Amino acid sequence: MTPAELSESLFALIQQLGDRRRQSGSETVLDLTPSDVTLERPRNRDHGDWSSSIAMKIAKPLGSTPRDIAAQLAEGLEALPDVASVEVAGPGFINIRLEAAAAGALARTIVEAGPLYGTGHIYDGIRINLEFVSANPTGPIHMGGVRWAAVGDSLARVLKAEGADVTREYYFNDHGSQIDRFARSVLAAYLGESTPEDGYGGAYIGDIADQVVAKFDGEIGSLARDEQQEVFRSIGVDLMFTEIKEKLHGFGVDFDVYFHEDSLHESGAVNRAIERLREQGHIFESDGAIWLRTTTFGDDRDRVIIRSNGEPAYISGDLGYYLDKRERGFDQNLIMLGADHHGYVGRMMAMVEAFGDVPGVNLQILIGQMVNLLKGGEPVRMSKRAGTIVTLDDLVDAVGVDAGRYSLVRSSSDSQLDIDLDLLGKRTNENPVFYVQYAHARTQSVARNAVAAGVDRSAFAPELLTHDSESALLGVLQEYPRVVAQAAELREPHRIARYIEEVAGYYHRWYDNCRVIPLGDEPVSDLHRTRLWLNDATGQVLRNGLGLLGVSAPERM
RNA sequence: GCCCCCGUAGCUCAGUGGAUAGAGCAGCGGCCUUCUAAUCCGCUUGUCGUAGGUUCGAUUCCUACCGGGGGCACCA
Repeated sequence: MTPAELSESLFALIQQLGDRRRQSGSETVLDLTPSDVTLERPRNRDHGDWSSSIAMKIAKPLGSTPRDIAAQLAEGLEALPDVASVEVAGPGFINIRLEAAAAGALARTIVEAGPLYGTGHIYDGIRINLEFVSANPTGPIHMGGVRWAAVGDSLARVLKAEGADVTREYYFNDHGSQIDRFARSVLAAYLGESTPEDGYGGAYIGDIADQVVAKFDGEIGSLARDEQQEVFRSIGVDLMFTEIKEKLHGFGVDFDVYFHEDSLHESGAVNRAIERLREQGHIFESDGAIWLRTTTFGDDRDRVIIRSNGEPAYISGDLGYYLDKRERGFDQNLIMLGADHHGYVGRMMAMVEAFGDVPGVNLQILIGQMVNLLKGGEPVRMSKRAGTIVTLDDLVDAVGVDAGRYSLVRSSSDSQLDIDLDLLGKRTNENPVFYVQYAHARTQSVARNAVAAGVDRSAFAPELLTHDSESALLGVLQEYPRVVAQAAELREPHRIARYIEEVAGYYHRWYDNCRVIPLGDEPVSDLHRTRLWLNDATGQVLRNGLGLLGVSAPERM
């Protein structure tokens, strides 16, 4: 019996209570849907396999006390075939214990579902565009961007697991004055001049200059200065694109679409967007500039979209870009941004509304807090211009892809993340990823040894899984689909990480208590065979969970 | 001044209305001739920032304040 079936039964019982009350002449309004009748897995195992607090919520409309309602519902639940016992506790909690066979059946269900266990249908048929990282092509990917790479990719996997048709998208800001600064910086390095005042000063700038010279088909020295700068711009930006893509690929993150801001300006998409908004009456001119009246939609000020010198302001790219995504037919557009960009949210949502769409539905902006770098406990300020940056490579070199991704995706994006550079290299076994991976490797090791010892899955007798550590393990395995669904709806992949850590803990404890392989001369029994199912089911859940995080599930460690 | 995030054990953090608030790390003490000791078991620590409010019930929701971080351009 699944929790869904159990809560349906509970809902039906509640309806009966209401009906009985109405028949006896009382005015009873029970505004309840099946989804209101939730079951929780109690923290305290003594409280049973499942628990419901519904009696406290419906006591008032039913004109009775919570404990009385709970007692009536308990009686009905007890009559269900898979329910072993029901008790009423505290102010009116209903604690339900299932028959071992009913709970244990899950092991087989998981093994047979395989990689599909935990997937759902929340976003079946929904097209979602997920834009993340989108770091400017003026330098290597640094730690700020890497967090979104890990979290964004994992979120994409989670949304897919719930049926969404997900497009991972990277927006390259290859237009505007920052690119000019980048080009002038590389040119200066080539000419042996000092870094321009507003330019980028990192050591990588010199490397790029060398690479551009090697790549350019011709003699750069013979060109005029503005022609040289153009060469360094176009080839230099291309080099950065290539490097960024390669590094992300090495981190297990690949995008379906790399979108170039430049293309919006070239294709006229920006102008089309402005025209559209002008027709809607949201455009005005002032001080020689062209503005979008975002205050109509709650922004704190109106925004310049074409500057008085004729250059498009940054937001004009966003207008064209949003319109483009819209025309590509996405039902939901998600953008992940760092906290230093949270000021965009108001104007972006205003823009969405100006186009006639619904903010928060057609466009959702996920703000993640910054990564703090520490060195020996002291904060290190990252700056591309000063050249003090810590890159994706530095992280991977220090701890590897798995531990790196895991440590970034493990905490909520709402929290700032501290990464101590000195600790990265040394205390890697502090990373819980190894705890989880070890648990998975252990399931595989047990499965291998089981074959050698003559234990196979030829029998499945779930009623034999009666040990406390077995019902606890089964209880947590059962939660996996709900965890995935919640991670998808809340856009919080860290929940997957926390969950598989919990699974690993229950597994290790079970391993310590319950043997899959007979000890000594003991004959192979159905209990051993059934435990092998549970072992394999746990391995499957750990594998599925790690897969959603983009972390490998090793066969042995 | 306005906006966003955070404040929970010594440290790093989980916990979007439920029962006695949890985990890892750190500390102390136990288990390896038997499926992997990167495991497991035991001990120890809390004004859930403060004050009100809503609720049968608040770490969770609302308000104010305090503390930390980030943001408030015709820059991107």
